[in-house]
Amino acid sequence: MRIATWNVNSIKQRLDHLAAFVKEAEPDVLCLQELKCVDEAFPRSEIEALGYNVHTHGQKTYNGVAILSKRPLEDIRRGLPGDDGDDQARYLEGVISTSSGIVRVASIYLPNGNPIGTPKFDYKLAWMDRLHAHAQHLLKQEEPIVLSGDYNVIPEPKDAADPSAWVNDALFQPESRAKFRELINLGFVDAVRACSDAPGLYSFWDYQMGAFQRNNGIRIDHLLLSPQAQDKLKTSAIRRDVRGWDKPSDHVPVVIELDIE
DNA sequence: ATGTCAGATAATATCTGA
Repeated sequence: MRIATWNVNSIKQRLDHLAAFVKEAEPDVLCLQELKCVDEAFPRSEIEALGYNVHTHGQKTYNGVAILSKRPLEDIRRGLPGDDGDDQARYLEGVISTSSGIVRVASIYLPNGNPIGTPKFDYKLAWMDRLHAHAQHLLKQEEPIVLSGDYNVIPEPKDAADPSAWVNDALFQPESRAKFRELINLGFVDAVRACSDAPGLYSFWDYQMGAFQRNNGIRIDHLLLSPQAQDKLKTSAIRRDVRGWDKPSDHVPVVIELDIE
């Protein structure tokens, strides 16, 4: 089973790229972030025509996440528990059943949190606490779980081409990184890092100042695997080439292969 | 600090968020 995550930065602007990517990569499951549209405006029929079941948790203008799956998605959860007053569409979860078992998949758009020292950063940290609590709950089921998405966290200095440029950014704050580590320490593994310790693996390049041309990137899109999913991990890959397509998202897809039929 | 995008509102620009 192939599972991918991709922050598309507007699904309407990226529909052609999405079609090209799925035809080429043929993911069984594709988690999307930053749809920037409400459920009613999501290009559902176009994506169903590509062979996917479509589940969305959309929002006007901002945020919005989706899970596209060749197989049906069940036990669907929209929104992260822990704050009934949070109306930002940043979390969608479901279960896919196969002949060789199940896998629980989440599509996550973790808050950016900039600028630091404002309520936006507090919201990011509180959201990470809620994700931690929910992940802890999920782990008790002892299932293969893949928490996929744009975490807006640079885990380590080697995950940035120029770490010094990010020291005042919410994505690289000690608090953000510590909470990401605490999530990992529950028992998850970062799928890309399970396959490679190499520096220079990035999933995002800013649109500004020719960041991609200068390879001034960061790695912030992650797939975290529960122990039962780790056991089935075969490969992981970052589709850097997609950033070179015409009118790209600022993020590229990250793809893993699990030994599940 | 920002040379870029995308969406919304108002308007043929300006703002917000990333």
